[in-house]
Amino acid sequence: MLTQTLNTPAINTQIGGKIAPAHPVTDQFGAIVGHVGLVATEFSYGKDEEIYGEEEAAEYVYQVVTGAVRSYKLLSDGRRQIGAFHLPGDVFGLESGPAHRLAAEAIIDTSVRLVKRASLEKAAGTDVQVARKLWAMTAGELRHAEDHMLLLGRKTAMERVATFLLEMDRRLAVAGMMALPMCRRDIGDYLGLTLETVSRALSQLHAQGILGFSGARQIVLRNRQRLHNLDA
Amino acid sequence: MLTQTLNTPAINTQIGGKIAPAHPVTDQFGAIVGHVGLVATEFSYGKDEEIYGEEEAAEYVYQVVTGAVRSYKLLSDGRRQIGAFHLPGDVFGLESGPAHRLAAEAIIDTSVRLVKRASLEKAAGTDVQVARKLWAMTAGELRHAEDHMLLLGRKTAMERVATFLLEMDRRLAVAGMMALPMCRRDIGDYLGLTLETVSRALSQLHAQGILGFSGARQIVLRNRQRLHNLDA
DNA sequence: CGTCCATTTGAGGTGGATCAACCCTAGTGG
DNA sequence: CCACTAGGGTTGATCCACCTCAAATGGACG
Repeated sequence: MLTQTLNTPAINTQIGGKIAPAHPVTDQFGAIVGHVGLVATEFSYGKDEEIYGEEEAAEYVYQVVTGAVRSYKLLSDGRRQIGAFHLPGDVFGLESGPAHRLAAEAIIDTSVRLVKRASLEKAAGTDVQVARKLWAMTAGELRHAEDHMLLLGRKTAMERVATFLLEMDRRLAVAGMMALPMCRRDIGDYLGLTLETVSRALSQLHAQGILGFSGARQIVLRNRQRLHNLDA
Repeated sequence: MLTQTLNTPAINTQIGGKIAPAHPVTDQFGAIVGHVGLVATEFSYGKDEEIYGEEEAAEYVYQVVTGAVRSYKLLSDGRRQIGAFHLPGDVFGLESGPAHRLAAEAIIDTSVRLVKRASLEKAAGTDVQVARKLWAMTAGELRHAEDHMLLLGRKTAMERVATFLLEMDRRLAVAGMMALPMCRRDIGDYLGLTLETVSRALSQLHAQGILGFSGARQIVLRNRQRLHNLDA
């Protein structure tokens, strides 16, 4: 026990192979891996700034701290499909393979926490719980993608907008109100619609009293049940 | 060495915690986990028979031996979105959570190999390589889903059919010809189109000499380059 | 207060859906 | 061996939900 200060590495090794957190910031990255010793870095992106490109090597995994991010694919002529919006707390950019398969951009000024992909891989190789968590996160993305395929392939415009509103309400409503970070075009590219169709659907829901506006992006749902009925 | 026959379990334990395969069939399930000691069972389903339902507990993981399977979601009024077709060699029904999120049906008479989900989980808890493989399989499904979202949200009918043909050509062409196991309605429900639109697109490609038929489901691609050009 | 971009709204066009025959072809039974 | 049948596939005619193009309105910010 007298030599304890010299043995810190050995002591850490005894804790089931895990390394105790060295910095408080590490704990804040709990959404990724629990409390393994990983160094998280903070970084900021301005509105519309690219975070990484499609097919770019996946060097980091990100977590939104504040702001919002869109992940998307482009066709050669510019048509865009947004696969997901990432909001505060969400992890994005996690890949099992070597490269990102969608590009990512900040929708508004955004700050993220990030860890090196390699350090996560290393932790996963040591700690089965970490490996399990990474799998579960990818499976969560897959679940969302499967739900979204149903929306894109089979739902009507009004059903898509209703689904979108309920999703955003669940994910970012505060005190019954949601402040959408994205524009109508982003919503359209997420739902496989044009921005005009999105606008018309929202206007119609407003006229029916199902939602209220205070500014185009501040929406309050006044009747979630009727919105659920409009969703298929 | 004299006691070896009595020590088989101990010897196995020494091999990095892995258990040596007990049956040849185990090796054939290599697509799932490599060569870990898992007992695989064979099973058969008739045409249009359900393999599991949406939201059903995920007790098994499957691999197609012969035949073909469709995974799909339904809306309450019967609209269907097929998320994926599973062909010989493909693994399906793998979940990170407790339940299946899409239903699965045999498209034609189909035989599968299956292992208990619990035994895979157990193996993943012991062997990091197994855990890595499970993650990679889910990530592969996610990649397909992301590509398919782009198709469903942003591609034209002709582009969708071209993408479909190139995918099937890659996955099941033998000697330059492919024998589609699924009907036009299945293709439509996969591509977010009606069966009539699929049929018209195929007829148009036939008229342009890009593909040839020998029976509605026997297709030979005569010009993959032009098909690629039709895909966005 | 003016500029700029996002949003809304309107008018008209169209790609794919819908509705409806018709046509194959594989299987069945006489 | 061949007529009959049923299910899948093709094709045609029409419709309509959503897109496109255009203009007006609104809101945020310098």
